Amino acid sequence: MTQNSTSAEANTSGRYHHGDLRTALIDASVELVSTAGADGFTLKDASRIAGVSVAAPYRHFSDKSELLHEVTEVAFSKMGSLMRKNAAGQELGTIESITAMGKTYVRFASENQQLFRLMCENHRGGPDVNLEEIFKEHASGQNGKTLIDLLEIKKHDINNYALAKNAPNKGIACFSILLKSVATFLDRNGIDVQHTLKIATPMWAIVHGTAFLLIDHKFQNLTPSIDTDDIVERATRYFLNGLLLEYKETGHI
Amino acid sequence: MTQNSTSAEANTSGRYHHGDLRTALIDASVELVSTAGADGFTLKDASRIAGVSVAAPYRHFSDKSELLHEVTEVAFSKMGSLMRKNAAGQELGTIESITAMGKTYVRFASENQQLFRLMCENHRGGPDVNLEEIFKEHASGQNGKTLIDLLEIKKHDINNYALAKNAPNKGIACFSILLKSVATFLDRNGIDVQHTLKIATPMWAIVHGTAFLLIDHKFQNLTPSIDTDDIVERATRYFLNGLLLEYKETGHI
DNA sequence: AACATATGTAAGTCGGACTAACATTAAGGT
DNA sequence: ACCTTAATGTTAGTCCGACTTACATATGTT
Repeated sequence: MTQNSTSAEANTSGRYHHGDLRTALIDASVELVSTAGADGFTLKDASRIAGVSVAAPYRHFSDKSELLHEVTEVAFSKMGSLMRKNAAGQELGTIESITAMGKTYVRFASENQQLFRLMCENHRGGPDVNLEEIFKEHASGQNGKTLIDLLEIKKHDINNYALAKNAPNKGIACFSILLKSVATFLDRNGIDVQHTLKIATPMWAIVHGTAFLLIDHKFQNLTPSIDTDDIVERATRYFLNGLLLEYKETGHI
Repeated sequence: MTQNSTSAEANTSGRYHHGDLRTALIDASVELVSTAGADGFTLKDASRIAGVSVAAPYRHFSDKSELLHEVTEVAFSKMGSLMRKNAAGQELGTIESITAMGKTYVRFASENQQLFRLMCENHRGGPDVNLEEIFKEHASGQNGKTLIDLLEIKKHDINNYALAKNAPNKGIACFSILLKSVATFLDRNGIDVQHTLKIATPMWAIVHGTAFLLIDHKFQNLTPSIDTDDIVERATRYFLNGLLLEYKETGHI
């Protein structure tokens, strides 16, 4: 066959037009960023791999950062499916499931260091996530939907948004998984779900910090050696138990 | 006076030799990195500010990254003195003092975003911090020194090391402040200080994650809006209370 | 077939890191 | 004072990579 076997491959057939250069460039860039990092990444390398001249990418991306943004979206999709797969096998809202989610986050960062860095730095303003509004809607109870229903709807809105032109941030889809999990945890323990964000953000900080300290080698010279799974497990468990204790004693958050 | 008023200023006097170009370049670079970030930083700009040609820096630094490493050291010193000043006004080893330290960490990151990024990325292997060894020495009790004495000695060693040729990392000096604080907390609550590192690293992760999520604008589109002081306070309090609870119930860490 | 549009190339500009050859100054020994 | 030497600066380049302009080729609509 004279056609490329997949549309995203390099232009090896000698044809003047590539066929799907845009996809080929994104694929090549994901690989290049993964190994060399966003700093070491050059359009020249991506062009060479795709088998086109260095000027060709500018027919598909306004500049280098546009291409890197596409790489970011791919990375967030990758992380999102990992987290959804992980969440699917768990009973929602338990300390164990939340811990497992955190470990998944850190493991993704560890196994995709350069992509993870890019995901964090390369932030573009995303859709608003207005928990206040969504929980008010739930509290009113007029639509008969459960909390989880509403979160699913919200998630759906987010996904739609993410498919729109210049989709800014699939990262929110990952965050919504954590939100749902924390909301369920609070609900199970009789705590007002209004406080979801107040609890979810510190938990995010725990795994995010662990991930960055790990990939920036900050644990490298410490003895006894550091186990990041232990950090996530310990921090999550202490944090949630401390929360429950304080709620039991004071009756509020 | 024909001399520069400080040795680190730009070479405005028209003299062929600058006087203290090395220091002038570091000073200029700290400013430039602070505003434009390490990515936006150019040797050209630094040279222009110092009033010398673009080739001059190579008489003092082997390359750009050497100069950036000096900037990193300055940044760590800055953060270290902030944390020491903060710790000086506190009773060591209380939840309040540990919380205050965390807030200082996040505030520094927020007010020195680009420097903080550089400090984290620009890691070079530092001196080993062998807590196992130091706590064994303390447990043997043969030298009659208190735990805090030993940590002070260790800190002194670290500082000496940091003054040596190619001093790799003043960051460890910051970390040692946290270590001492956590060790004191554990000791006060009857917990074996052997576990200091197991407790200190998750606490570091909490503030480190909070700092990065903040400066990477990950809290930007959330409602209700996020207060990072509240995150640090809440996470620290829940974490330490959860730890104490579990220790009380199980008798071990 | 003719045209418009999409997608590619070639050849150049520009900025910034780095280098080689040369110039100036500071410091110290005689 | 004078000469030598090392330290520290300059000039004028190279190299690399992002980006642009003008031109070439393919595609698909009529």
